[in-house]
Amino acid sequence: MATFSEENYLKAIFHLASNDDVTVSTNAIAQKMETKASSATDMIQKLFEKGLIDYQKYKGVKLTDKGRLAAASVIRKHRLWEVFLVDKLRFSWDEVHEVAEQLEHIKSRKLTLELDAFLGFPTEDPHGDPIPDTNGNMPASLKLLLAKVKKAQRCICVGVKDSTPKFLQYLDKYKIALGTEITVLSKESYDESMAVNINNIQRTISKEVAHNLYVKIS
Amino acid sequence: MATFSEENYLKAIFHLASNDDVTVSTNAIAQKMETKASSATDMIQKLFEKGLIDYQKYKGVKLTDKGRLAAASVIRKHRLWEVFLVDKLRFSWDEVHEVAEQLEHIKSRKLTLELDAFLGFPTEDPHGDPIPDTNGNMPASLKLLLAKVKKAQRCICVGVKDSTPKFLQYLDKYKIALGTEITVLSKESYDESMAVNINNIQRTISKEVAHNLYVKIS
DNA sequence: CTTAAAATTTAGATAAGGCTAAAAATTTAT
DNA sequence: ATAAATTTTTAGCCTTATCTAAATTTTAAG
Repeated sequence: MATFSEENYLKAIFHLASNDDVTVSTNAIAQKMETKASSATDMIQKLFEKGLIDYQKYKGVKLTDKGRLAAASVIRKHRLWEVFLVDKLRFSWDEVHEVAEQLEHIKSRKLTLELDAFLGFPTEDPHGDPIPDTNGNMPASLKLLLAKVKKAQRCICVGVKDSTPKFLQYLDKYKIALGTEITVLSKESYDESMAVNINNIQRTISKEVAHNLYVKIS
Repeated sequence: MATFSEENYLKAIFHLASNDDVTVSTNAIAQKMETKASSATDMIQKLFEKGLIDYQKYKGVKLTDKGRLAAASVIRKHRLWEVFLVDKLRFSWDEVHEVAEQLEHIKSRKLTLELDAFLGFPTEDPHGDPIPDTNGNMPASLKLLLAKVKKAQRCICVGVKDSTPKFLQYLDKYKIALGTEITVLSKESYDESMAVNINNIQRTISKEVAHNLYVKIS
């Protein structure tokens, strides 16, 4: 059984490698974990001894199949709990992450299974991120950044890239939520801003916002 | 913020003192925590420094108001999660404890509040034990041991004293569950066994079982 | 191709929680 | 009342996850 800390490192490595076969550097891990490189090295050696990562001194790190499954399991639990908090309790977008960070470490095969069924086998969390299945497979995500959407296309807001409370509060303020329909009216090449229609109101979206909002073409 | 370990010790002390003003010995705490007296002493000193217990060397321990509230909060969360597991997910009596031991340590005021509301503000957990309110007050329990029930009285099964899987499985086997109605037909003074009626079937209940089953007179 | 900078690892410390063994205080029993 | 037994505490050590500082390896620049 992995400790909380081991699970958090595995999750960090999984996210940094973004599914791929890339090797992840000690520094990148340390930064993600908000700790020092020496601490990361210590944990890397521990995860290596447990067979959860491949590792060669100075050469970076890659998840093994076992490690990838462990990481996906934690992410699965995190995202299922987020769905629970939003769908069943009255949590909003910007409130779920912190609690899910705690709930993701609960160890009970039955709990995860039953929770999944109770929620109706969801495939995405409230931020539009896919929920890995029991075998650690991630459904492919269809979402893209609003900034990539072409003129005259309609799309639906499905998630955020920046999930800081500050950005989520901005979205709340302008009534942009999961499921909100956005139509791109025009794009301004000078500052990369875009004119959009949201709930029949025309608005200008800055480059910063357009690069942090995920949508699905509808 | 208390650590998991601190919370577990507070809970142990709360249960050993059973609400009362009794002082609890180091040995009793160590035994409940399945650890050594020396470890208990270490933790006692830590809890004392945090103002959670009153303590004098060699003289035992008593919860302060602050400590009692902290302990009740953990017990509240434990029992709310047990209700969740049984009412909303498909957990049975003997499966909830282990998972609730983990869930009780999740720190989020909002989560506890919303969970309570989602469950319809329950006052008892699936074993018939009362759920402390937000202020740490325990509703008085009306339950008593089946062994105390008089001849010809009818009662309803509301909980167990012995919550080991072994006993809970015995109950499942004989179709005794929360809410099952039991009528005492006669009591045998020789071996303290009792004849009872359960679901229109007459059965003999041993002293051991009668002393481990809680009921409410109906 | 050598050296300076950057990245990574090692060494040694700390704090939390636990253990064993030994010392000290309190109880119990004679 | 005092010796024996029990309880509790102290002292010293271990593990996990962190840190700082120093050493080492890799990378990049000239």
